[in-house]
Amino acid sequence: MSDIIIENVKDFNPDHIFDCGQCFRWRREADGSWTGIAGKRIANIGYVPGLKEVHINELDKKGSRDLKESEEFWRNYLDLNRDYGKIKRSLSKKDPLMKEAIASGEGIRILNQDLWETIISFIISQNNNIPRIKGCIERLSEVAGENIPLTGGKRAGKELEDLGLNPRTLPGPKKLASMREEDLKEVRLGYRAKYLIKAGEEILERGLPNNYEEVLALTGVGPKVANCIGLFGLHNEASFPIDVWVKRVMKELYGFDEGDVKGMAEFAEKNFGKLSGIAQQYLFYYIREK
DNA sequence: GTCCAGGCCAGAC
DNA sequence: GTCTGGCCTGGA
Repeated sequence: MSDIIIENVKDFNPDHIFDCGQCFRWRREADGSWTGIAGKRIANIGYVPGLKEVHINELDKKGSRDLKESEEFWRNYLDLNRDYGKIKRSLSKKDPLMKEAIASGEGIRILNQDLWETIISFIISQNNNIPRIKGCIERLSEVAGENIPLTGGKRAGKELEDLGLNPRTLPGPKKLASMREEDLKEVRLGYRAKYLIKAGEEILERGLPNNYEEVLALTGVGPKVANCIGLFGLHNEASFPIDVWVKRVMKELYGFDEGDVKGMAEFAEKNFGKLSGIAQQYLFYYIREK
């Protein structure tokens, strides 16, 4: 039985949401639900298509729970207040190819993730593959993060054990800035370790970035990562991250040369405009699924 | 062994 | 401004 049930939710599919490349701390359960960590919160989230219900179980809230507060958080995190039907209609209207891409990932939603966590996650993602990114992030939480207190005592603890989930936060900027590359050795970040430490230092000094230029100014952040942070951390839906998969899909669907990043960016701006980032998610999911 | 994975930096032109 | 080589790591 779930703690929270949100009714009448359309355009929602956990497989699409948690497997479209925007997050790295969620894992799929045998029953099709997903369990993951966001900040200091741990939850299991499932969807019942027939009833159009989102089921949410926040593990660390058991015993002393404030369900209303919890629901508010997850409703925002899952971007349930946005009308994706409208977005999809708008994107597919003048583009039959996009319509096909949307059909493959019709239940995608852009999560409202914490900016700092998005920054370190996508610095780690560069020149890297998803399983290893996930491993690095989990090891980073073990080495530099903190335990997430579980108010539910045994019950929550037992459930976590069953899930094989390690309830740890990611380190904040202050913590990272205080570390040396050597301290992060076990995390096996490779050359990205110094970027993370530097990002911590730069953000302590200048505060969190507010726009693309400020994100790009961080050490170890180039155009691709900056666009990911813009889209997933700053919620700027005009961002259009171009990675190897997007290059592939842009070649296959629209005939671009894989090296023509500039052309792709211009195309996205012209055709998808303020919805470029959401279009990118459908394209990414479509090509990955093929 | 080689190649590649959701790139970026530094240095050369 | 644009292009190239090198880079940590792990799995195919």
